[in-house]
Formats: sequence, C-alpha cells, structure tokens
Amino acid sequence: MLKYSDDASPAQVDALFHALADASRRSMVDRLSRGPASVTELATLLTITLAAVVQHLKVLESSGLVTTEKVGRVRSATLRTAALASVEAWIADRRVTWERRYDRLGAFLDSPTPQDPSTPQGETA
Amino acid sequence: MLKYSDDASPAQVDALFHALADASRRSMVDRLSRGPASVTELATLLTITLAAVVQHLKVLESSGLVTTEKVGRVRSATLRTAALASVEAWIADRRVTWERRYDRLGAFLDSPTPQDPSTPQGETA
DNA sequence: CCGATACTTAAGTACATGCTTAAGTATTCG
DNA sequence: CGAATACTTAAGCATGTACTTAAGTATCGG
Repeated sequence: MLKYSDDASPAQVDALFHALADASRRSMVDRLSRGPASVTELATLLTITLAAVVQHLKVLESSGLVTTEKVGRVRSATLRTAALASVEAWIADRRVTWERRYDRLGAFLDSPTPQDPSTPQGETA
Repeated sequence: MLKYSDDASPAQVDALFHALADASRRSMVDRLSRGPASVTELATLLTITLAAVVQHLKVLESSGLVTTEKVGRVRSATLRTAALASVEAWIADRRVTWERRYDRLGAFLDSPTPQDPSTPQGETA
C-alpha cells in the first residue's frame, strides 16, 4: 500500500493547497462534505456576502475541489473527493518517505554487524 | 477504521494549512521528508536567501510541522510527521463523510421499497 | 408583467505575505 | 586573535487576498 496513484502536477497541488489555506473555504468544504449546497446557503452559514462566496467558489472550482452547476437561478456546489484524495496523497507520500527512512535507520542501528562506515549522504554535517 | 485520532483544534488546522499553502515551504517539507537539513542547505536548494528560509522555518515551526535545533552555529530542521498526519486526518474526515453519504444515497436508491417521501433535509431546494 | 429572489460583476480598500538588502551576533578554525 | 561561516534581525517593498458596497442580470411566483 505504498502508492496507488500518480502525484498531481505541481500546479494542481499548488492550487489545492492554496484553496484549502483559507478558513472560509475550508468551512465550505466541510459543509459540502455533507452534500451539495447553494451559494445563498453557504453565505448564510459563513455570514459573509454572496459576492464573497462566489469569489471563494471560483478558487475552489479552479482547484478542482468543487464543481458547480446552475439550475434555474440557483447555483449548486458539489465537493469533488478525488481532489481531496490527491491532497491526501501528497501528504501521505512525504509522511511515508519519512517513515521508510526512519525504519531503515532503526534497522541500521539494530543491525548486529557494523560494516561499511562510509556516510552515503550528509545529514549531520 | 473510521477515526483513530481526535481532530486537531481549528487554530492548529489553520496554522497547518497556512504553512503548507506556500510552494517554498512545501519544498522544504519535501526535502525534510528525506531527513533533517540545515538552513543553508535549504536556502541553496530553494535558491532563496538565508533570511527567507529563516522566515519560512518560523511559519513551519509555529504550525508544528517542523522542529529545529541549533548545534554550534548550524540550525537543523526536522520534520514532524505527526503534524502531517493531522492534516491528512482533516482531509480524510471530510472525504469519508462524503463517501458515507454517497453510500447511504446509493443504498436508498437501490432499496426496493420506496417508502416515506418526506424530504428530511434541503439539498435540491 | 412586476416584485422578489438568487446570483453576478466591478471597484475599492485594508491587510497579510514573501522576498530582498543590510547590518548585526555567535562559532569554528588556523 | 582574526577571518570565514552560519545564521539572525530589522526594514522596506511589491503583490496578493479577502472583504465590502453598489449596480447589474436572470429566473420564479402570483
């Protein structure tokens, strides 16, 4: 279970983290995780103007975190969990890289036969 | 495997996402996932000044994503994967909430006995 | 058709952020 | 000790961001 998807492009990762950096947008993601919502509903929930919500939705949409669709006069926003998953993957990749390293280090320190003393990489220069 | 850790406080989540929102800081996290590094090494890698690295490190440290320790005249930065894990958890929580909902919806649509037609919540108002 | 509803768009503004240069301070080493 | 190394701190600045208000444009309901 080391890697089951290719990394998103750096630009996509950047857009995703940028979108999630704002507390209002995270609240929107949180709300949308429970199902689609209209612009007005999001504005009421966050107690900001409709205009502000529209701006946030643009950021979320261009990151791929949500899609919106207008039916009649109401625009409904829907969460795209695939985008959430790729943020998760970016983080998990780094965490796992660290943990692999930590395991190797542990194995090395536990090894009963201290052999080649050449330091392969810097570290504590 | 629905939940194996309490959520981090909103303030912590905010600090974490804010820290990860910047591409330079994400590069630092990426580098640190392969092991500790000095300020100079990070500055060389990112081709920015030492001063800029110090500023980024402050943000990363106050978010809990890295710890630093000064030995002699060199400061070494180390990644804290526990912090990475709590960002992962925040995202996974929302994704799972969505997926649970999706499953319920699927089960409902598959159910052979269409019963109470009262709409419990808004959604497609 | 006309008022209410639900956005949409355009400015404007206050504030945060990322970076740089410049001038320190603390350590190491010959 | 004195030069080199490795940060550290303080300004300053150019941009980006999140809001707001204000003035539209499209539906919808009666």
